[in-house]
Amino acid sequence: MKQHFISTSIPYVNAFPHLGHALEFVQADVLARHRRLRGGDVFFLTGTDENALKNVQAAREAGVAVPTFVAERAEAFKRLAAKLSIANDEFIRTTEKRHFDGAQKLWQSLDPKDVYKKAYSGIYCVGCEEFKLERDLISGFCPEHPGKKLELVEEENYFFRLSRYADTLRELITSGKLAVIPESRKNEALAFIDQGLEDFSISRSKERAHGWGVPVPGDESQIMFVWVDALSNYLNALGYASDDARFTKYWKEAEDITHVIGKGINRFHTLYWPALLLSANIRLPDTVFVHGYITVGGQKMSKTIGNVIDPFALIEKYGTDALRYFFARDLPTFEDGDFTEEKFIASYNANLANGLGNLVARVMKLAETHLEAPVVLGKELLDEAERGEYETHMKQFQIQKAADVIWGRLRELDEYVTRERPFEKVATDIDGAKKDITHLVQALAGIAHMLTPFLPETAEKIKTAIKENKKPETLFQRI
RNA sequence: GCCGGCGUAGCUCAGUGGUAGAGCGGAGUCUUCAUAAGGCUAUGGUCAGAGGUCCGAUCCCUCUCGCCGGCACCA
Repeated sequence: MKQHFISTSIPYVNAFPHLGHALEFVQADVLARHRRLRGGDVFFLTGTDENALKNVQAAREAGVAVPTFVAERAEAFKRLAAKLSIANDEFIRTTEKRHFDGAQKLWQSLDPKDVYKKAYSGIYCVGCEEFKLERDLISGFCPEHPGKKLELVEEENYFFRLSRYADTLRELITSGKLAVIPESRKNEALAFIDQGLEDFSISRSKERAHGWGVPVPGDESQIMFVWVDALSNYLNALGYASDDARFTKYWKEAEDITHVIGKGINRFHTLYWPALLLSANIRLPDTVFVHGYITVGGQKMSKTIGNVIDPFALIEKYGTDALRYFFARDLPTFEDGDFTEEKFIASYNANLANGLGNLVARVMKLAETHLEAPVVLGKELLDEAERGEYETHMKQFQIQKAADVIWGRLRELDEYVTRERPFEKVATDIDGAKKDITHLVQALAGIAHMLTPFLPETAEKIKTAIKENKKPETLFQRI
């Protein structure tokens, strides 16, 4: 069996999950479920990034101990995954021991030539607790903390010789050995390289990190830069630290490794991460799938604007598959997409209630009434349903286009019913009518099969209805 | 500022060097198996603007206007 590794990125837990996190979960889940459907042995990973300094700051603001704070948020992300029917195999938290061990092992595996200590000096904002760049300042002050005096801080950090990997990375990305999808993100990554790759800091002082994070092996005064430890989560969940058999199976020997990420962290996954792996002589991922962000009524989702959409509320109101449908079909797979509840409802009614739900009802009612026994389905039939355009799109990560194929089939079946009129034929030509209905049920089974990665619960309901030769309960109630 | 992209029917978007396409919404119509669902038809666009290349441009080139994205720690 062919092994695949698929991951989501691991979100910061400084806030509760929003609609964007849900989108990424679902996209990765669609890919994972599709590969399983095709017989692949998939390890699907998600988790949380808990070592970021932002988490420490957020916890302090909330007046809660940091471990308690991050645990609470991690739970929320786990709950979201469950609510969205995400079929992940593991959920890794970067505060777990296996992660610390793995992050440190990765550090120690880096080519010693690539790690060096250097004094770094910069303008430090005590309010933000981060270094600022000259160009980010507004008349000499931090935009977030206008009154606060900025300090010139100098300290020694470890650096990673990223510059050394520029040519190798360019070659990997250009050739597609490291596929960055879509093309525009690939070009962006190449542009980063062309602009010149500078070595980057991979640690910070323990004080500055408030002692929160993964200690640098052999140097107690330093904490690993959060991105270095965070990226290693992909390895650590598989037991990289303990050289687990799973690590060999799903990473080293995997046929395919895919990271699903948001556009904001393209650079880390297409440049920093491969470079670190190259340095540590570890097998590279094959594909980085980069999605866009969700806007709300054309505006960026933000706490300040107060338009952050809570995925839990939507699921509660409309159901898991309704939201999964929206992500897969109504949002462009790689570009930014817009959410409004009006559009969501319009699409729900048109495509789930009237489109899918109604077709299942009309076909299964005909079957229930006129067929004595459930329609027998061969495996070939289901495989057949998956070939062609649908499969082509799925292989190219074109989630929306693959979903379009399914809804095109639904339309064809509605046309078929209208054209052949089996409901009328039953009176004059019962055999012909039965043939039509059988055909419809078989086609429906094919649709259910294709639907499995997208709307797993609904697909299951349709399969059950076919197996029992019974019209199911209303799948999607009109709103 | 630099780099890149986009501007096509009311909305979301495909598309091609040879007199424009889909889905949704709206209109009309047929139908009743179905979740007042479904089918069909018509309507709907000087393909942002100007100039150029060409027998011919929405598609290639130049410029203008407008919008958006990336530019080192944001899903």
